[in-house]
Amino acid sequence: MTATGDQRSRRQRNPRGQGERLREDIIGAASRLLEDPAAAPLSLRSVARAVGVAATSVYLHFDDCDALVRAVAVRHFGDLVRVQDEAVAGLADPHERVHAAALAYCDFGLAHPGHYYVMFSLPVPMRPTGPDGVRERAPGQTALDRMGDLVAACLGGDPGDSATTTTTLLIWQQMHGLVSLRIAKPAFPWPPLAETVSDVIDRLLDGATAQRKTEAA
Amino acid sequence: MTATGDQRSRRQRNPRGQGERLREDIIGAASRLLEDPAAAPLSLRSVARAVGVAATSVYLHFDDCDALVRAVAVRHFGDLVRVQDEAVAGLADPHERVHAAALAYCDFGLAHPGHYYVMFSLPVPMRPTGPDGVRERAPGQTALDRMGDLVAACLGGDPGDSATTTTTLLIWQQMHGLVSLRIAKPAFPWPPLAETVSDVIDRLLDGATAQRKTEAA
DNA sequence: TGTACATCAGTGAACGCGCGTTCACTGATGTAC
DNA sequence: TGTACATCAGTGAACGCGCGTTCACTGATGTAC
Repeated sequence: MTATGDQRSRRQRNPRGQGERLREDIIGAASRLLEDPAAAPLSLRSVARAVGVAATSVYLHFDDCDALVRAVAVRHFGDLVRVQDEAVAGLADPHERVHAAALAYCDFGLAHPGHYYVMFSLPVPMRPTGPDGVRERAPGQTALDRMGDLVAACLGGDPGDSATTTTTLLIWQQMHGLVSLRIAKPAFPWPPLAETVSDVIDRLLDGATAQRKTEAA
Repeated sequence: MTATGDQRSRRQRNPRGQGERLREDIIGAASRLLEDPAAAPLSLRSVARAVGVAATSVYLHFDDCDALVRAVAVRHFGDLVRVQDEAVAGLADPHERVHAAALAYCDFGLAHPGHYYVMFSLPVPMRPTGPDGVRERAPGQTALDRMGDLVAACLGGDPGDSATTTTTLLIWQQMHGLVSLRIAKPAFPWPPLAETVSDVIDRLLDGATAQRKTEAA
C-alpha cells in the first residue's frame, strides 16, 4: 500500500520534457478499464479519473476516445506478437511450433478477454489512414505474418504461396472463433482448450497437405 | 411514402386486448437500430423515439435495455434456424447438407452484421435463469443442435457421440471466426466466401473420419 | 548576476445534451348492477 | 336502458447524472539578453 497505489489521488505533474509520460499513463489506465469485456464503454472522464488528472488533459495526447482505444489495441497487438514469439522460441519441429503459437494465441485471448475484444471485435476502425492520408499497416498484421511463416515452414512452401495463406487464414479464423465464443458464452460446456487446439490445427494442416497431393496427382 | 412510413410520427394506440403488439413493435424498432454494428449503443429513449411512443412505455414490456436486446437476439436466433433449414431443405447428400448449412450461417451473419454481433459477441448474458430461477435453454442451442444432426449424418454416427460434437463445435467456431472477423476487419483482403467455407468444412470433416480410422486400426 | 519572456504541463469552471428512472395522470373501452 | 366503476394502453413532466467539449487560466521551469 504505497501512496502511488491510490488511483484516485491527484498525480504529481511530470518534469519538463517528460510530458509524454502522461500519454503512457493514460494508455495504461484505459487498458485497465478495458480489462473487463462486460464493463461500461470507455469514457474520457473515467480514464482521466483513473489517472488522477483533469478530463481536459486527455486531449493533450488523444483527439478523442477512439484514438485512445486504438492506442490500447496497438499496445496489446505488440504483446500478442511477443507472447507468440516466446512460445515457439525453444521449439524446432515445425508442427510443434504452429501448435505452440496457436495455443499461445488462445491463452492470450482468454487471459485478457477485454483487450482481445478491443483488438478484434470492437467496431473501431484501426486507423485506416495515417496523418498524411497514407494507408498504414494494420497493427495486427505482424501477428498474422508470424503465423504465416510458421505455417509455411510446416507445409514446406513459401510464406506467400496460396496454400500457406489459405491455411494461415483458416487457423486465424479458427483461433478467433474459439476465443471469442468462449469469451461471449462462458456458460457453454467447452471442452479442454489444449486438446481442441491440437486437434483442429492438425485437421487444418492435414487438409493443406492432402490438397497438395491431389493437385500433384 | 405512406403515412405509416414516417417513424417520427406518434403512433396510434392499440385497441383493447392488443397491448402485446407494442412489444413486437419495440423489438422491431430495436432490431432496426441494431442493424449497424458500428452504431451507438441502444438506448431506451432512442427505441421509444423510433416507435413513436413515450420513453416510459418501453417499461410496460421490458425491465431494461438488456432485456430488450435479449429479445432481439432471440428473434434472430429463430431467423438463423429458419434460414439454415431452408438451405438444406432440397438436398439429400449429407456432405452437401453440411456445406449448405455452413454457407447459410455465414451468409446470414454477413447480411446482418449488427444482429449477428448482438447474438454472438455482445456481452449481454442470454437470460441465464428464467423468472422462476430455473436455468433456461440458451436461445442459440437449437441452431447448434441442427448442425449437430447434419454432422452426425455425415460422419455416420449419433448426434451425441464424441466425434460428432467435437466436429460440430469446430465447425461452429470456424464459421463464427470467419463471420466475425470479416465484420470487424472489413478492410482485410478476404478470399471469396463460398470457396473458403467449402475448403474448411472438408478439412474439418476429413479430420474426423481420419481420426475414426486411426482409432479403428 | 538579474530580469523579462517563452514554453511546458497541465487545471477548473462552465455549457448543453441525452440518458435512465420516478411519479402521478389520462382517456378510451369494457363490465356489473 | 342507464350509470358507476374497473381496466387497459399508454402519456408527460421532472429529477439528477455523467458525458464530450470549450475556454481562459496557472504556475513552474527554462532561456535570451
